[in-house]
Amino acid sequence: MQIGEASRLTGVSAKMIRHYEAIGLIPSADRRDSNYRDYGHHDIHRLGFIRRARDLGFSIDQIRDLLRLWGDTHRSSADVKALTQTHIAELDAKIRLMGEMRATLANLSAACDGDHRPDCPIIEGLAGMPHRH
Amino acid sequence: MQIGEASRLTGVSAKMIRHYEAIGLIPSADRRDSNYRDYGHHDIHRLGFIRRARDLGFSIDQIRDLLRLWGDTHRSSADVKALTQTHIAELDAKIRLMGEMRATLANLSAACDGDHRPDCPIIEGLAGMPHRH
DNA sequence: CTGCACCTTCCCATCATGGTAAGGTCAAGT
DNA sequence: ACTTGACCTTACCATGATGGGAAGGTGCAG
Repeated sequence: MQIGEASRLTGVSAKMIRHYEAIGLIPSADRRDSNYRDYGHHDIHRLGFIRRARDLGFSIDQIRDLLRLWGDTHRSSADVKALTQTHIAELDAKIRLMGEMRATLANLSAACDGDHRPDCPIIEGLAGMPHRH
Repeated sequence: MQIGEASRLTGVSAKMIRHYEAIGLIPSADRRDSNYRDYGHHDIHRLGFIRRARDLGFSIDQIRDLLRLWGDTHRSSADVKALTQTHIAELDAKIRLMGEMRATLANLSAACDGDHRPDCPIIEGLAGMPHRH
């Protein structure tokens, strides 16, 4: 099948399929006489795997590792679990950071009347809040 | 003062100070005879404002708006509050998305023995989890 | 006068993705 | 046979926020 159908089936844009080929995440696709790329269900399966890993927030490099582990019948499940735990820890760190930002903003916002007058604790906070490095 | 000291005082890298000038977030700095940029405490104040807004996750475009509101004595605090609420909503959306990823990953991970054997629900999930959407 | 810290501009890289331009391929309709 | 339109190809540029590095100028202290 052509790249467009592969894209429709997997939810990965044609643009990204070509990109994944360029960076070696997937092997070079077969070509028809027309020079069009040609995909089979093995390729679809691999792209689906990548798509789901992306949806779960894995980076390209992590997906590269996951694909290697997927194809390695002698891997231990501990390897996969370790990679996943690392990613969970990364997510936790980001979630925590954004939660702190949110809390600070909510505090400032709650102190702001939000009316027609110019006085605003949010702007004042930004203008003079002490550093915490 | 030179850009290095401005950087030290504000926690904004010299690289980024030049960048903010290039994109018009701050006015072009005065120059000494040496062509070195020269900063005063007004500039330091503005850079500190930017730094704190960045730390709270505001985008450059949002900071541009905040700086305009900061300088506008006739603004209403409602304008500032609205911008802040928009940003809080964006943060909430990201936090929720990452929380969903985290929960899915935690479920897969909990089902994985994490031992020497190759069987792994995480890999199996990625290889065949049905699409949702 | 030399060394060193600092500054300047310019270009390139990241990460994942999209846009666009210029052109080739193919099947269906006239 | 010819046109139309959908599809494909490569190649280049853009995003946002930041860093790296090269090549060269400035200024001060030893």
